[in-house]
Amino acid sequence: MRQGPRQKNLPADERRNVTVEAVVALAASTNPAEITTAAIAKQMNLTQGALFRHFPNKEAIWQAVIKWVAVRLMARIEKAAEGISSPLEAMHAMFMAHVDFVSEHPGVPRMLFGELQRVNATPAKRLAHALLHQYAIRLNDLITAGKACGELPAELDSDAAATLFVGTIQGLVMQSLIAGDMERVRADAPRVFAIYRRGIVTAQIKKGIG
Amino acid sequence: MRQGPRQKNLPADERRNVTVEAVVALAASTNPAEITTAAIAKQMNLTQGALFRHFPNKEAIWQAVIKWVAVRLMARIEKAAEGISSPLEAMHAMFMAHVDFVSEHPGVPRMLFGELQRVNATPAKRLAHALLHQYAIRLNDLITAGKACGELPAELDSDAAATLFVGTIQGLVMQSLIAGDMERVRADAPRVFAIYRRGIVTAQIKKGIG
DNA sequence: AAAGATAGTAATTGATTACTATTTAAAATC
DNA sequence: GATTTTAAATAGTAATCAATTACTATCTTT
Repeated sequence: MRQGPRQKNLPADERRNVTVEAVVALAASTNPAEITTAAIAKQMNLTQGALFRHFPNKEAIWQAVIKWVAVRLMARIEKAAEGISSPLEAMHAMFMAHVDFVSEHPGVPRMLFGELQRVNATPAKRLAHALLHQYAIRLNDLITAGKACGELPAELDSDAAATLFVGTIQGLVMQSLIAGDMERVRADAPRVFAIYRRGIVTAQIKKGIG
Repeated sequence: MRQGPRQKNLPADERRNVTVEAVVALAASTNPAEITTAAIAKQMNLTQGALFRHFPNKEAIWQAVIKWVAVRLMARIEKAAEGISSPLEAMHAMFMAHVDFVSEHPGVPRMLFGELQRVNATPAKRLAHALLHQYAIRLNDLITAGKACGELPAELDSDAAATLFVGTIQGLVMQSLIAGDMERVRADAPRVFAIYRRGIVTAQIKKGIG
């Protein structure tokens, strides 16, 4: 972390982008709840006060960061599923794309977790909320399509399946937070998804299968 | 703001217990990261400084809280599985007991989440770590037993199954954080567990099932 | 009931926080 | 090249935090 030579002035919108990236980078190695404006400024070789030339307050910075996450994550997921005709394979691709994104940006899940824990609905929390909502809708569409084409059993509980899809990723992320190694998620992901896949593919067992 | 009638002095160990319970109660409606010693003191009708007569610092309070959680949660889970001969049914009982515990103490998962997000291994984080480790061991034992008695396929990836078990609960909790309604976890739990169950019960599909 | 021990209060500490007013430097425009 | 506009540095502010202090109230023991 060097302080480096004098930094050139950046145009306002570019400086805002740099700020967001600085926060994402910081969150990879810092508890997001403890990221101060001073730490953000230091990360980008700027004085703390200068941040408030570009953002009205700290909350606005978080808002911009969550928006950055939402746009990138959804784009990545959409692209991964693109052109895959099988809904089940599309879900698989989405899962892996999500995991990839998270291991590239380990700070992201931590920020989302932290944001969702907030009591009062801050703008940033609302954005995080909207992101997960959009995600759930996308999943439900795929599950519906999977039922239509016979890949998934009609009796499958769609909401529960969508919840578990996200929960599966969260479980992986939590494991990596514990291990302190976000790369591990990549290795474990296929194995965990395999179980999830069997869970949604297998038809409801009626009774007395033994 | 008067805090009501004069409070009796409590013996030190009892006061520590009251403190822990105050934190657990507070965490149900407050972002744990924002729980101040003043807030804790107010919750229990005490002055802020008095807390430090019983704990050397704030970290020690968190330590005591996580310990409280670990003891109660593991006891609850063990009791739930007690006397159930079928490993699969024991896992089911553990799952529901965990969900019950969490919906009784909505602050608990929030505190664990927050603690695990910490970068440096604080004593409290280490305790949370140990709790999940113990949990994973317990699960692995059950899974091994399940394989032995033929309830689970021998090819099942035990580690992945354990990860997904915890992840499933985390997914439910996350949904409730979003919905702001921890009671809902109870209703969704059986539906989500049904999918998980099929995932681990079903034998590996070899190839070309379509 | 006296005395020692324990628990709690009220006020204050230094450090840290988000945020701001003023000054200086750089870049863009004429 | 001078002027205007924008960005960043400097140097603050008030508020809040955990922790400490000097003191007082309460409990326990004899």
